[in-house]
Amino acid sequence: MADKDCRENIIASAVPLFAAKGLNGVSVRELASAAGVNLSMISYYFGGKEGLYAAILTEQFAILRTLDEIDQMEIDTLQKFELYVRATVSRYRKNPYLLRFYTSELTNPTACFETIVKPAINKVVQMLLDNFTDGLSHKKFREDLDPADTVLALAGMINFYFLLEPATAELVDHTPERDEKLIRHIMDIFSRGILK
Amino acid sequence: MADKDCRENIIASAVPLFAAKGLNGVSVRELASAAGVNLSMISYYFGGKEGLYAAILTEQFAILRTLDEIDQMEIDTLQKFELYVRATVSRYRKNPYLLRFYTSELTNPTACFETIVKPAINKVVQMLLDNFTDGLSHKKFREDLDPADTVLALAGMINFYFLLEPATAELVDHTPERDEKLIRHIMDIFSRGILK
DNA sequence: GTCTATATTGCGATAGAC
DNA sequence: GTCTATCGCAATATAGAC
Repeated sequence: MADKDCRENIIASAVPLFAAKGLNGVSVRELASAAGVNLSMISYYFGGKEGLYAAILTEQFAILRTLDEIDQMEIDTLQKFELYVRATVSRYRKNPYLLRFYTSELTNPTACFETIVKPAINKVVQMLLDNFTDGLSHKKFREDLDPADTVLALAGMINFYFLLEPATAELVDHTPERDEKLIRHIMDIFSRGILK
Repeated sequence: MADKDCRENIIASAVPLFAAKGLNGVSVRELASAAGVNLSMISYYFGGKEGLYAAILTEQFAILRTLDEIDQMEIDTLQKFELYVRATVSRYRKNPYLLRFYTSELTNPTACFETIVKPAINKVVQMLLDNFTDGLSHKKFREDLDPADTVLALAGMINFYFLLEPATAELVDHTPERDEKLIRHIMDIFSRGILK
């Protein structure tokens, strides 16, 4: 197998395994077997299991940079919140494993939490806070709102919907076809809740 | 050490370990050492590490029965939603490990997910759905609201706040002193969002 | 009930041949 | 780069003494 093929191949087959079982739940042998390569290849390319895990997390959280584009747009603050929600849904649909890494690290942090995950989360929350402050200075939102509580409420509505999916599949329709309705529903509750 | 003391002692010292590192992240030796007992005691009392984990999960999720009391109260549906939020905050404050087990099982499920965690979550969601339907039949809420999206939005706002705590401690004040303000804030957004 | 000692398995990592 | 073979260690679990 060629250099890059092998490396990418290992990552591609490791992602669902780490996402489903966490760093400690997967063995090097299992990872190698899933990729169809010799187990020594994981040390060769990534310096070990933890190196592979770190490489995957870096890759997963790089997608968060999409949010920079939203941040720099010259649009209404409420529209920016909606774009955040849309981007979040879009990311989770394109990458079904991202949320797992997110919550796995939040709940059972590894060494990657401080270096990769926490900075990524802080960046998103900070962006949302800045946007809220901006809207408040333009007198768009009610003055008695707490900025942190408000943006975490919005983030919670959309993220929790996906987090609960494994438990509520029979009770709630989680198909992508309903995403548009879900987004409008959340933005509807949110805007009625915060607008003057 | 007496029977019950030892058993309870093992559980008490295992809870924070399992909560922080997950089932696979903790060894029997570590558990025994933390409890100050011989490692063979874990097999003796619980039949092994997984048995101890299952016993802990059962205990943790038993607290959810508090919600039955709320369900049977003869009060306004919106008040019931508020009591759910208050009970959730109260549970997380009384038991700082519950949410970890919750999300750890949602993200990296063990054998306990289907038997213990999923039924517990479904029960809560079903209770919220019933309450919403009840309010809708009394024409209290807007008719165009989707029941599932609505109750998951409420649950998401309060649960996500606690889930993000390890990442946003420097950015957001998560002290219990602010809980009352947080609850009123969430209920404020929620009720403006769903009331007619 | 609690200990020591140990059986057994699986782990992550690497040396060295090719 | 990729393989086999293996080292050294830690894992869970239990047998058997007390």
